[in-house]
Amino acid sequence: MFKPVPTRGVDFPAMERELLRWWYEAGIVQKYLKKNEKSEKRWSFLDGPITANNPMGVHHAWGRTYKDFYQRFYTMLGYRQRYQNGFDCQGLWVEVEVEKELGFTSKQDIEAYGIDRFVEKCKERVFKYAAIQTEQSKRLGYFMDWDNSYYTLSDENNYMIWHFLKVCHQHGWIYHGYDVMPWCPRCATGLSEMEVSEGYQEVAHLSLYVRFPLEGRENESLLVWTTTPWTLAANVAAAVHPELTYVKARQGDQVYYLAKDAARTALRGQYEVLEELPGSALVGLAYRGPFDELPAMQGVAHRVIPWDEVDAEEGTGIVHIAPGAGREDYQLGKEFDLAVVAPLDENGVYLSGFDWLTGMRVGEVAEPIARNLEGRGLLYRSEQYTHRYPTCWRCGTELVFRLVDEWYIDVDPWRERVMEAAKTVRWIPEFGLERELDWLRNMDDWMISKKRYWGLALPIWQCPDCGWFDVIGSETELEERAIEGWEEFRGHSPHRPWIDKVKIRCEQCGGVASRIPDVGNPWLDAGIVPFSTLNYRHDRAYWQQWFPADFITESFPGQFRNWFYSLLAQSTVLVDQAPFKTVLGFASLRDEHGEEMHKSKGNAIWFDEAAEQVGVDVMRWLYLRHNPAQNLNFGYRLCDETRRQFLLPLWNSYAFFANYAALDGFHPAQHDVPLAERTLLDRWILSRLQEVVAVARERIADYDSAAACRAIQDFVVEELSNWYIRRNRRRFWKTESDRDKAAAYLTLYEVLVTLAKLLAPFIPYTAEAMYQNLVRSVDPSAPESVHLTDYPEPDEGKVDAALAQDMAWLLRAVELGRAARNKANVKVRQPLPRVLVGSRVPEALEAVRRLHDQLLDELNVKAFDVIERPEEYLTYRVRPNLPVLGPRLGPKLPALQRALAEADPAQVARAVRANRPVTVVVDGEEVELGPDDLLVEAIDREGFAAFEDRDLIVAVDLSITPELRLEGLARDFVRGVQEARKSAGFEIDDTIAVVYDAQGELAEAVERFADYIKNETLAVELRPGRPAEQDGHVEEVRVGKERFVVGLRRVGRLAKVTADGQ
RNA sequence: GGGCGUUUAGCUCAGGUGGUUAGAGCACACCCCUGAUAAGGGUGAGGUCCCUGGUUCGAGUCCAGGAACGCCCA
Repeated sequence: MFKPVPTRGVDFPAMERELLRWWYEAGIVQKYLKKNEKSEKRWSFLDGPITANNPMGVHHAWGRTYKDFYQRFYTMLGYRQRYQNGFDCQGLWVEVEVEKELGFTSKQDIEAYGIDRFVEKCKERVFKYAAIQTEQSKRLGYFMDWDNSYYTLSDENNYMIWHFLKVCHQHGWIYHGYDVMPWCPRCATGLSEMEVSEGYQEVAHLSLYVRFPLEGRENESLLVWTTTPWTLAANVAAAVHPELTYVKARQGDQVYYLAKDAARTALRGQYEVLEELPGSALVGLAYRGPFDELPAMQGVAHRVIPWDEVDAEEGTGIVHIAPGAGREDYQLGKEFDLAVVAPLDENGVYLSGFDWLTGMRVGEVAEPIARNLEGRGLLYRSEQYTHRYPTCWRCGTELVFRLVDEWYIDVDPWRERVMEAAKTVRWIPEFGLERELDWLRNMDDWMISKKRYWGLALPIWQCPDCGWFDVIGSETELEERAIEGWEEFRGHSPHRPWIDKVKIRCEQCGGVASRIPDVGNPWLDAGIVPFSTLNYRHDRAYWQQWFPADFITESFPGQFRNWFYSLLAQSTVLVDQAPFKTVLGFASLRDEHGEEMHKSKGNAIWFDEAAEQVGVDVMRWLYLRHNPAQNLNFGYRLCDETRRQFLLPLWNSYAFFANYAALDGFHPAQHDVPLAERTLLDRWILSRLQEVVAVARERIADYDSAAACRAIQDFVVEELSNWYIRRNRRRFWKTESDRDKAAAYLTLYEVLVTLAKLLAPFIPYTAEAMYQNLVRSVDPSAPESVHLTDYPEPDEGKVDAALAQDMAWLLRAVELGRAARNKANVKVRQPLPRVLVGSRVPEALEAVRRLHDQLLDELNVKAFDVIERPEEYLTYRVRPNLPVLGPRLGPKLPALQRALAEADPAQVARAVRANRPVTVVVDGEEVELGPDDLLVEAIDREGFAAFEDRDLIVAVDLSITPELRLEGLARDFVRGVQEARKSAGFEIDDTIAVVYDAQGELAEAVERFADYIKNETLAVELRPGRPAEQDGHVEEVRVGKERFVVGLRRVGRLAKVTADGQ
């Protein structure tokens, strides 16, 4: 039988933990995974791998809730699925954490430790956090085939990428190139733009104003400003803006060229402007570089070049250009065919060829360079300069720009095709397509290499002698072509350092080719999973069953150029098709003030903490109800609000049923009341239930969980809890007992059981708790878990659209009636003699008339009346019905509006009510208006409190007779006794004896309505008197301005009464 | 500089296909209800629907231009 359900102080997280344990102990998850294994229907979800490097934060839970939700929905619809979770394992982020663990500060530390041991540590870390994330995901209620998760470090994933790269190479798209990129001299690696943008800091640098003496012009120099003195040793050119105005300024015996607007701030002391000239006049001039004596600079010519990006706001308007030490410099170098001097090695140490600088670290040369220049008369002046400068997001080291060689995939040959593939995908929100196309249109060649240790071993073997290279496409190909090292490699995963032992023959010069030491871009790892996890290489039939995926979902920001890109790119190259049909993108999770969450800022919320504090069902509902295109400002206050707004009303509705049913011993199988014999409210709530089920199914199938949530929440809170249950409370009371009570139980039972199933994908724990108590406790033959049931389907036979419409009218009438009472400041406990309802909509009036019992009861009014002749005590406003008249009259409408404003509203109103046409003169022309062309509203009445909306007017008669007044007081008295019952801690079925001490009208009311009071309060005795100790719980109760004292004593319990009335 | 998005109440957000008085939650004030609900309901106050122009009888909604903010790319 049903168990009573507590409504106060429920520990939802504890309940969740208990159900979680049961799900796994009882094998529910296994049964869920196998539920549809024989099904013909298939739904293919592809999981974007989560980085297995840290415990989950609440932002991870957002995406994983979507993933679980849609999979659960399709499971309940009977679709076969793979339920495979994925972990992203390879890449620098893991290396960084392991370096921290080991206290390393440089690549040398790693090499000294041993790449093999280091890589093993990386693997360990990944498996450790994969296990932690698995447990956390389970706690989220995420049902997956956890023993079958994929790991991007797997041999299959890596070899599948080899295959992909081989295909690229066969097309001739893989090449080796150079670029200048941001570089961390500590980590000895390049950084992506993304990484750079995360690490800007305020830094003070020694900035230098340097003389670049012009060739052939004695004592004339360009004046150049730089904040990076170390790059001066690689200077090749100086850039000016061709259209900017420059000046030739004399100070003492020296003449300087610099931008006119910069002269005042750049020059110190008096100066004389000899000449103004455009930048273009300087272009082409040759000058002597600041370090021409260095061996590395031999043969390098320096000249002035034009560049539109130069400005005079900072510095001198002349920019020093070092193509080997700056990104834009490098581009300019290509454009103007400048020499490239690359001064630094990968640790930021000057290479040989730089004389006294050689061997010095980049971070320590600013002062020496300034002194050196000063000694040679080339330094104009120096100053400390504070600016935002990129630093390494991992270690904080200031970045430098460094010329590096990297490996690339040429994207132009397939750029168009991947754009076509993107267009076949359904993007949610729709603008996702535009964002992706924009990226694809503009993307540069794909840089796939990284000079690190832990990651995909790029399968590129290169000959050190002649530069020949080839790409190996599989482990078998490597074995066939290996000329040495295979035995050492055999048995290891294809990672550094083991893979590096294997050598192949150079097909060009016959030498020995080695693998390039670089590892791969991690997005190769994630983008290949539609192939690797679906066994593309070994079981093409299986792959075809599940490819392309029906659905993927990830956070939008970033993924356009990361996962979405790599998925589309690799799949286009391999099979010329998008690997997914629909992508649901969602925005970013912020803290409750809208700030980004950061560990370092202290505003990040870890998943475990949130799960234990608020419970995961609250979070899931919050996520699923949110518009995914909007950032989500997450916080505990929002969680509390969500619980109050939905989960508590749902829980309380469920508890209401369970507690009364338990008390009554109600058993659903022992009763059967045909729908036709149930009350209007019963039929109404069941009808609405079908509509909600239909809407939910439709919205979820369209990947719109938010709309489904809104529909369900409105139904539960407004219609079920605040209307159906509240209106029907008394039908469940123990003192009632008949077929009507059974009908009420059966109806509410059906609604709650359906809701449990409907909500199972959203809030799996609460749904399970409801289901176990509501279904399993009375029907052991039912599926063991709500998650093994089928999703509810709407029953058309229970839909009564007309009744739903009628009830909607009634609800509006109730609201207006409440508003009317409120306006007159008459509380609902005070009965009123009459409510009047009027409407221009005949169906509305008819609906309210039909359901007026509810109106009377709800508003505590004795009689119902229709406003038949409202013109007798109401005034009117008449307005044109614009949607009707607009198309008919067009431009004449404003004139008509003016004409109507001048007409007598009462007269027009009478005509409309009598269904007579009204004639109005518009611009000298007669226009005949029918009743449908006009809207008539009552706007005022005397002696009544009234409220109206567009279609309905509700007025309450405020004449309170002495009899009604006493009845109101009696109800006040009841209310007071009920409060006292509560504070006395009595059970709802305890009978009591009441002693009360009241005066005046109140005393009169109690006498007059004694039977009513006894019935309401389960009092077997009600006598006046001063309550004493032996009268039990004594309490003073306030009723409006009056007070009375009451004593309550428990005398027994209501006899058990069955729902059939025996 | 280019692409995309956002802009509606103090805050967070809803507002197919143009239509009468633009809504909800939170917060605030007042009131009410409670034999399910440490809950809930109602009312009030709070709006140049970012701006300008256009189309239209009528624009939060459609079109054009602009502004601010965010993301991405240069």
